[in-house]
Amino acid sequence: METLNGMERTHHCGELRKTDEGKEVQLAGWVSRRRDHGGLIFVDMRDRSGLAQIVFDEAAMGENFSKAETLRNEFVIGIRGKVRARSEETVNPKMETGEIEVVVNELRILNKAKTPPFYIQDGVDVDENVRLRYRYLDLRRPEMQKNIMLRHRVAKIMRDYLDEHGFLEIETPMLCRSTPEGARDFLVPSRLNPGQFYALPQSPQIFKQLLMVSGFEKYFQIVRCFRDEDLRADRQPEFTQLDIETSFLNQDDILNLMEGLIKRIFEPTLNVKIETPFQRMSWDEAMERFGSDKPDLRFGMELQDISEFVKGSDFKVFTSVLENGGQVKVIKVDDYANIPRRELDGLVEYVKIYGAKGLAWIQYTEEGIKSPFKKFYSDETFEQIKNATGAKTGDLLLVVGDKPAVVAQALGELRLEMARRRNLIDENKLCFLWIVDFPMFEYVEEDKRYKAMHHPFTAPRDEDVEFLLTDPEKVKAKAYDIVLNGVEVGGGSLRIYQSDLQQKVFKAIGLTDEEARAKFGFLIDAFEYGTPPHGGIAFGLDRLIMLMAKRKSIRDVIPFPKTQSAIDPMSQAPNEVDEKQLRELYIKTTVKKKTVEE
RNA sequence: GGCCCGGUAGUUUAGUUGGUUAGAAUGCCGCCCUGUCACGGCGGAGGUCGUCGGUUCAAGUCCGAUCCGGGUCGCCA
Repeated sequence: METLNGMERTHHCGELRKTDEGKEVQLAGWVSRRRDHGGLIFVDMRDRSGLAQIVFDEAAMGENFSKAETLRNEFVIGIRGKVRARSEETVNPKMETGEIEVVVNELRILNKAKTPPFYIQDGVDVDENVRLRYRYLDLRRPEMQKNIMLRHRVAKIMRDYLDEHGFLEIETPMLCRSTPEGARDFLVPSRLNPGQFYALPQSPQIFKQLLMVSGFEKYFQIVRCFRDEDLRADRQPEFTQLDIETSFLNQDDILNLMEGLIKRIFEPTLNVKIETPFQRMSWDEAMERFGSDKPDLRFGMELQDISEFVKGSDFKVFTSVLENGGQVKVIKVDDYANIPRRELDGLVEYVKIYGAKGLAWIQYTEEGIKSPFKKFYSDETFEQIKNATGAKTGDLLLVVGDKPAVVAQALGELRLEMARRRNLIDENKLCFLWIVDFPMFEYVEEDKRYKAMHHPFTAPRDEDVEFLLTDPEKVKAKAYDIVLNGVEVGGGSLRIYQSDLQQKVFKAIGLTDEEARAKFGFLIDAFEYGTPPHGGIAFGLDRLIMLMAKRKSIRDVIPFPKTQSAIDPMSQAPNEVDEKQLRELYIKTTVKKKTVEE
């Protein structure tokens, strides 16, 4: 095997251009593809910058040529050669370096490679298990390299921007106290404290607030967070947040600052123009119009209320819903009145996933109105609905009647599904949106009590404080989420910094002073020593990069992710540990669990 | 925990109402080839059809269980 001794890389493959013609260059990288023509061999050579074609010519190389014949895909090579402009017929417009090639006069084979289990190229459709088992090869694919490099660039911009605005990057502990609120914790047994456990942080929430008490004023951290819940395309057990906290700023200050950050991130990396300020919409309005607290504004198809037209009829489904505080709402699907019956039946099943008991419809066709509840209403009523919803002949209305929360979820999801089916989503649009004025509490039927929707340190709006204990449902929080194309990419709030207000909120969610002190005692103590008004936000870095890279899963922007069953097929984590380790941790029982398939 | 889709050469896959030797593409190996860029030509190797059990004269195909992957509901303050 050979070394690079005396051969220093002068260029990267992907950066060579016609202006480099005539230059003597030295490259290092991998064999991406070879095309052997006998006395002439073309190799696409790859490094992290991209590809360049290198040429081995037997006539020019003589006996050294035979070495080039042994090259195979993914061999690691170093070459010395001369950049040559390609003749007009041989230019490859599909390659960025397609106007040139490098004629090799010295080849060093630095390492051989086994045949990879899948192609090292973009757009491969390989089983997730295989990709992750050979993640180091999957990451060698140009599109994955691009994603990881984008991730680096975004993190760099975040640090630069926040540094310029006076923020300090401060680390917080990974071994924390477990708090039962929120998601399930990952636990770490403490060897030195038998029977006791640390929790990995779900977020640095409490520590960043303590840093405000300490007077650092502006904190940020690009930090790993852990939640032991089921996985999804956009959820991993460990994920990365840009975590931010500030003192003495109001909500608008924070939102403006973050809009500046987004602009700074997106414009140079995606070469787009981001208009600020972003639209701000109350939670109530979002639920009303889109049935979602993270609406995708790339298309319309808003929810519309037709309760007033269908009330008081003999149609029991709607009347009983309306009498019990429910509502009847529709979405309008343009030019789809001729939807196949089979598809309608499918949509009925679709909304059932989201808790709706059923789905009705009105088809305004050329031949007249078709609807399962046609006989219960007059033609005038259908005409009124048509006018009110702005429907025209040829349009389809999909109707759900139920409790407001069910209507919102069912129609909100149906809206997204119909937009996908009707191809209404412009993938190139970037629709940012702030959702503000979240409800402070939500009622949990199971526990018969109110629960903080965000977290219990979120401040209520000043004008709602008086209702905290009398009418909690009325109270809105100083909380905000940032939504991009229907995905929640960040969220935060202003915090409570006065003990009397904090006590009221604890009381509202049914926590006694003793319970609150037991759970958050150190924070409550700290707040008594001069706490500034403060607030912050956290961005899901993985989701943000996923959207920027136009991927469907955050796995594609995380170097070493887990599968849906939270397994790493490459390192075979998690694994069983030996008895001695367990004894040291005072863990006695071992459960034989399924192991990763070979 | 529930529901849906999938698992067949290294990879991506076809495989009909159960029926002879499981077919293709690509990759791989060998030989040939001086302008290819998804190079081409000729030849070759490569499969416990995820696993276990059942039905049957006969199972890739039907049934049950189970494992794995993906999506999703619940869950994720």
